[in-house]
Amino acid sequence: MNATSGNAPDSLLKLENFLCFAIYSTANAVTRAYQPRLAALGLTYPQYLVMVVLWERENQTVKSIGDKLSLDSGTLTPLLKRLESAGLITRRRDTVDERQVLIGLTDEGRAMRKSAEAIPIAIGRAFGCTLGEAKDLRAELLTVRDNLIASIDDAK
Amino acid sequence: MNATSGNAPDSLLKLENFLCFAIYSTANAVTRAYQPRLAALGLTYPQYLVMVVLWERENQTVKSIGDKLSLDSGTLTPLLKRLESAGLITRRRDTVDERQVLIGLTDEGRAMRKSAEAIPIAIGRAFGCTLGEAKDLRAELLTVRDNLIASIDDAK
DNA sequence: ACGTATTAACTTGCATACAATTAAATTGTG
DNA sequence: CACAATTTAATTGTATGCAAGTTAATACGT
Repeated sequence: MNATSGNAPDSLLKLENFLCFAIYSTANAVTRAYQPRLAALGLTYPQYLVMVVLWERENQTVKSIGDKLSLDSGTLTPLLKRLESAGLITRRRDTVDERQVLIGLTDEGRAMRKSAEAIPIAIGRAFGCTLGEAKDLRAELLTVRDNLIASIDDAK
Repeated sequence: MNATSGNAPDSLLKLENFLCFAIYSTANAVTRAYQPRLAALGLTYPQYLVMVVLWERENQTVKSIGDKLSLDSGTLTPLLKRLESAGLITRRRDTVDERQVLIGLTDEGRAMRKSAEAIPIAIGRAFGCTLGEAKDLRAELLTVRDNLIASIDDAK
């Protein structure tokens, strides 16, 4: 915090100063924190996110799910095939636009929502912050995320 | 934000309310934002983090690097072997305690630091926030992360 | 000293992420 | 209408993350 430290070029190359590392290691911790609770449902964390998206609205295209989660078909296609094998979702070509694949829920997938409702509460406790703090932090992160994405797009 | 919405059980299962998803998708965006700059050095983002740790201090054990990055040897061992193949680091058994493997830098790995110094500046711009905002956000994230890790440990 | 517990790194298996490419369907344009 | 450009998924290849199990070395308790 002194005036000179900001001038040292190597002070920027320190792990403890990296916002990116705070984001990276927190994201890894999130996945590990979810794992024991999601294992009871037989889901991984990204699979859980896809289910959340589908519980909000059924019959979305792979593209639509990918836009919401910022994931491409290279990640989603195999993940969705696994959810289909698990009997939670359905995949069918859109008859109107055959480029698209519509993802729906099976009865089992729809029913899982009930068991999943306890998870956000438990995870919220694990975060150890108030709802207000969580909301602020979420908003700040989404701003940073969208700035990053814009900078990637600018470079193209 | 009204009084009744908090009572609706499904309001907790919405992606747009998830702090965890903000963390998750921002972390993915961080990796994508770093990728073009790190590609010039032939590094991935986790490899870059390992190099940063080694630029701070040479000859650390795999365990020491793992503690700093919150990664285990299952992730680090193959990553370190790739850095070794790339000619950036050295791996040798500690003669005093043969369980440990000491990771050092080659001349090439040490020299790469110079080229890497421009990266935090460019990424800092891409985040689109002030140094002060970044610092606050980092601190809040690390608190959340440590809370999450503590809750995982408690469950054991 | 001796047997047990612990520790460090490695290995295996599985599931992401993502860049790059491909294939098929649709859109846009002259 | 013809045909190039675009869009959507799927595929391929590489590199993580991490749980679980293995191996070798060291620390510990009696």
